[in-house]
Amino acid sequence: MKGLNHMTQRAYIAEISNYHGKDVKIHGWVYNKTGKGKLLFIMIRDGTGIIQAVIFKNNLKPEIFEACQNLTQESAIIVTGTVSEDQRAKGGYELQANDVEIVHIAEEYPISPKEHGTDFLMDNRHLWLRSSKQHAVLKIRHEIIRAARNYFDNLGFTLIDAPIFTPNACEGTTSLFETDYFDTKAYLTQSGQLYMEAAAMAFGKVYCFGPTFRAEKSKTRRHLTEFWMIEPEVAFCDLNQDMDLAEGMVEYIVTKVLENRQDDLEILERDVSKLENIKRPFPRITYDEAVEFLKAADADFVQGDDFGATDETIISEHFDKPVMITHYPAAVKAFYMKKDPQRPERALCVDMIAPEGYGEIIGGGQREDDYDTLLHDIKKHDLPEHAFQWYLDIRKYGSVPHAGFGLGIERTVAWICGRPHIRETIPFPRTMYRLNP
RNA sequence: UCCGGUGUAGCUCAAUCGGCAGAGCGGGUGGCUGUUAACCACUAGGUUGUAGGUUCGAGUCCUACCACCGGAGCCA
Repeated sequence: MKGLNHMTQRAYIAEISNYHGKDVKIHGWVYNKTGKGKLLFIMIRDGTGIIQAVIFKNNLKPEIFEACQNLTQESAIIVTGTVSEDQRAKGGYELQANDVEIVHIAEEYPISPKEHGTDFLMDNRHLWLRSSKQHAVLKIRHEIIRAARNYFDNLGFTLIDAPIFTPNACEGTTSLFETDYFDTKAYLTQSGQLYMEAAAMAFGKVYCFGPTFRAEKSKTRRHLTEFWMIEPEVAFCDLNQDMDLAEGMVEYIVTKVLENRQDDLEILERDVSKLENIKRPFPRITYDEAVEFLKAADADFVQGDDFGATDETIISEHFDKPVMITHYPAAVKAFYMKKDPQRPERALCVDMIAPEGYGEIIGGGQREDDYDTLLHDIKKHDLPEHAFQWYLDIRKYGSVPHAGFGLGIERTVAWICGRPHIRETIPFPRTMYRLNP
């Protein structure tokens, strides 16, 4: 018996249907346990799925059965048994156990199968990751990141990593995290964009993917102090081509999630029909057209301002796809935005607003490529000219029209997963009031 | 930073007009061969966020502080 078990092949739960009728070993943790005297049901999760092991007293050594009765939630075990099909089991398959090796008996687990508050769960984030919904969200996050990178890789983009430590504010508008850097100060980056502009002139099509930091004291469901962005930048590219790239990427990401993470969307009870709708072309409207929606809705909005969260929701409710809004007043946008030659008070920029009230997921546009204009804008924004000398250099040596955008990963995950709060879309969220765990 | 809200058992919550500190889950013990957040019986578990104050008496009322939640601004 022992000898046979030793030969038994290790299997992962996700591929259990390939082992119908065969003996396998499952390495995992006790998700839940129930039973009826001489019969125990142990739900085992192994990171790829959950399966029920049927522990019948007569099929195991007495001391092993007794040990199984004392298993606690999240204890680590290796179960050997025969894979069988059974309608009564969740997932359709179960494991008829003939041996159980106990790797570790877990102490009383803080997260019970009942309801918990968010603060408690976030204090136990290192354990909460094991719960099925959190697991599903992070599997989808992985799929989104993989899809975004594949999209650019397939189009011949080069991944260029931007620095995390920066000497100055990239945009000069929002506050930055300051840190000691030997005998000077450094700041944690809030965007890799400026570096991507330099890289685009070297490689043509580039993107970066990394963490960004904002020291804003924002306390909303859409904000984190540390979040991840994917930022493409393309030389010889105008605003319209930039929007083509953006909608192509979002369509590709949604398609891949629907293709590969069907089970996880189901665990999250996501309305998949809303995602199946996300096909090119996406609607493209101007700032002025968006303002008309707000006027019609009698929104509390000041002409010339940027849109607030409720404004974005009102606008997005007119569409069942992400909507791209262009030509904002240049005054509310960053200094590097190129002005519309037809209307110099407007910027050649684009924001993409996700459907269902999930807000802005993309911000981007065409960059100012004229040296004198850019220098003027830097001075106008009271930015230190010397710190931007290298950035200005890009406009001195073969300057070309170029454009790019930044996609916020966590907001995209929140939208695709249908999660109400962004903090569940990153493994270990950093907010104004949370630095632990 | 501003506005609003919440803090009671390990967790989720109740406690009427200011009058004995409660339940479910989780834990422990026992029972059960088809459970799906099992069920049944028994059992342990409390500085009511902190510090003051009012009162014969405070979980409940007052003041300050702390923690967290939601929203605004800003943004992805």
